[in-house]
Amino acid sequence: MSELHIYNSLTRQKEKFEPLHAPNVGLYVCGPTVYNDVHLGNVRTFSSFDMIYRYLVFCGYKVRYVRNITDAGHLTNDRGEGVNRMESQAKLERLEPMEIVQKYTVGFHEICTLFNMKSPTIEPTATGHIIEQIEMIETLMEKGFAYEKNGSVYFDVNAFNETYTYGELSGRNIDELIAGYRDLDGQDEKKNSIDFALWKAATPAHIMQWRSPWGMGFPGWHLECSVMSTKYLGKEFDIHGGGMDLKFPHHECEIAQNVGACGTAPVRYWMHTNMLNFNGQKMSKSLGNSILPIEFITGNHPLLDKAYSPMVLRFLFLQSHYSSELDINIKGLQDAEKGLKRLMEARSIIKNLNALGSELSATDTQIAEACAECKTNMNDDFNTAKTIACLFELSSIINSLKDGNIKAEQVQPASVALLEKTFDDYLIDVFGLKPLEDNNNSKLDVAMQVLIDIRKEAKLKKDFATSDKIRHELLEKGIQLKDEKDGSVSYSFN
RNA sequence: GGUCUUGUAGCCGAGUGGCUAGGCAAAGCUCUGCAAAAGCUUCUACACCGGUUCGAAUCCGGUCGAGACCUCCA
Repeated sequence: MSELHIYNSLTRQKEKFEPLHAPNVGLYVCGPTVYNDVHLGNVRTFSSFDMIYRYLVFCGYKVRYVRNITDAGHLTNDRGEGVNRMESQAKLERLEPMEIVQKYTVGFHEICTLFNMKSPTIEPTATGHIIEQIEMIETLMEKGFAYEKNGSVYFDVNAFNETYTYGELSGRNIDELIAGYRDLDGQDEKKNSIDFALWKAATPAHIMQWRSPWGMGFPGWHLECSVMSTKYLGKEFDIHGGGMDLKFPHHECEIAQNVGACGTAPVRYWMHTNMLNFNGQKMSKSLGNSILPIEFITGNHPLLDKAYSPMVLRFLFLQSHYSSELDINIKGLQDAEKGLKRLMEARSIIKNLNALGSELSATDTQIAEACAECKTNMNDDFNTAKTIACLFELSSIINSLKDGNIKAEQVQPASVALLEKTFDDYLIDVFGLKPLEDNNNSKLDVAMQVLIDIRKEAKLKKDFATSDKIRHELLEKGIQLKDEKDGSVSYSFN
C-alpha cells in the first residue's frame, strides 16, 4: 500500500487514512489511572501507540499527541457502589491521594523512559479539567441528555438513543444491555440501569471532591476523555486509541458524551490494541498475575529466568500485530532477545561495509525492494511484524557482504547508504529500539584490545589452552569474541 | 446467555483466492586449531466436515476448541 491504511474499530474495516486537516493529525490515547504501578500489559498498549505516533511523524505529519493521566478518584463502578481507588490506595499506603497520584505518575514516566517512549505533546490530567467537565455536564443537561438526582448527574442513555445511536462501537443494542442488567435490580438513583455517572455526589468522607452546581462531588470516569480530547483536538479529530478493554463501556460512553454535547461524532478512526497474556493468561491488575515492567528489567520475579532489556520486550511486542492478542513466555523472550541482537548487529556492520559496484546488480535490486517494502508494510495498518521480516532479510545480505559471500563489486555504494537509512529509519526512529548496549566506552575497548592481543599471541604459539581460557571466561561474563574472516577480532555483549 | 475475536509447521508469529513471510529451535555443509559468529541447504504448515470456485489455509455454512468484552482494568 502506497498510502497509510488503518483498521477502524468503528467500521470494522481497513480505511485509507485521511487527516481532517493535513498535515496536522490529532491523536488521543487513553492513559493510565495512576493509583498503582503500570504493568506490562499497559506498557504494550503505550508502546504500540508510541510506534504509531512515531510512524505518523516519520510520514511527515505534524501530530498533536494527547494522552491523559487519570488522577481523579473514580469509583470502581458506575452503580454508586465500589470504592474510590485513589483514596483506598492512599489509605493503604498512608499517603495523601495526591501523593499517590504523584508517586505513580512519576513511576509511569520512568517506565516510559526506560521503554524509550516519546512523550505525548500534551499530557493533561483529569483534576486539571474539573471546570471543563462541569461545563460539558451542563451542556448535556441543557440538551436533555443528562439529569440530576441527589447531587449526582447521570447520562440519560435512552434519551440520547432517541436522537442518536448508542452502542455502535462495541456492537451492542440498548435492549440487550438493559436485559443484562435487569437481575441487578435498580438499587440506585438512575432512571435506567445503563445510565452512567457524569458527576457523583461526595460524602464528607471523600477526600477528593470539588464544588459544582450540584454540590460537592467528583466527575465520572468517562467524562475526562471527552472533555480533554475536545479541548485540545477539537470536536472532531483523527485518531482515538486505547486498549481493547476500554471499548466498552468507556469509549462507548465517551462517544455518547461527545455526540450529545457537540452534535458530531468525535473520532474518525478508532484504534484498539489487544491484550497481553503471560503463560496463556491475561495479565491484569484484577487477576493479580501482573508482572511489573521493572521486574522484567531486573529479572527479579519467580516466573522469570533472567533480566530482559526493555528493548527486548518492545521488540517482542513489535513482532506481532498490535491488534492481536500476544502471549508471552520465557521462550518468546529468549527468541526475541536473539532476534533483536541479530538486527542490531547487522545495523552496526553496515557502516563498515565496502561497496564498489558500478552497475545495478540483482543484489541492488533486492535491497531496494526490501527497503521499499518496509514502508508498504507499515502503511498496511502498521504491520510491524512484516516490516521486521524485511529487516531480517536485509540482515542476511549485510552479513553476506561482510563475509565476502557477496562481493563488494556486486553492490553499489548507494545501496549501502539505503541500507543504513532503512535500518535507522525503522529500527531506531519508528520502532524506537535502542542498541542493546553502547560499547563506545573507550577504556573498555582498550582493555579488550589487550586481551585480544594476548589471545592472538597465544594462538600463534599454538597455546590453545590460554587462548581458549580467554575466550571462554569472557563468554561466561557475557562478552563474546568473534574471529572475523579477515583475521581481525571483534566482540559483542550477550 | 448476548457481542466479538481466534484456531497456521517443534515453538512464536505474519499473510494474500493461484506466486512456499520471518524469527527461534533442529539437522547437514562452508569457515575455524577447536569453537562461536556468519553464510548456504533441509524441515512446505494452515482445527475438523461440507459448499462456492478452474483453483481456498484465504470466501460461505456447520462442528469442535481457545480467548476477550458484557463489572474496575491498557
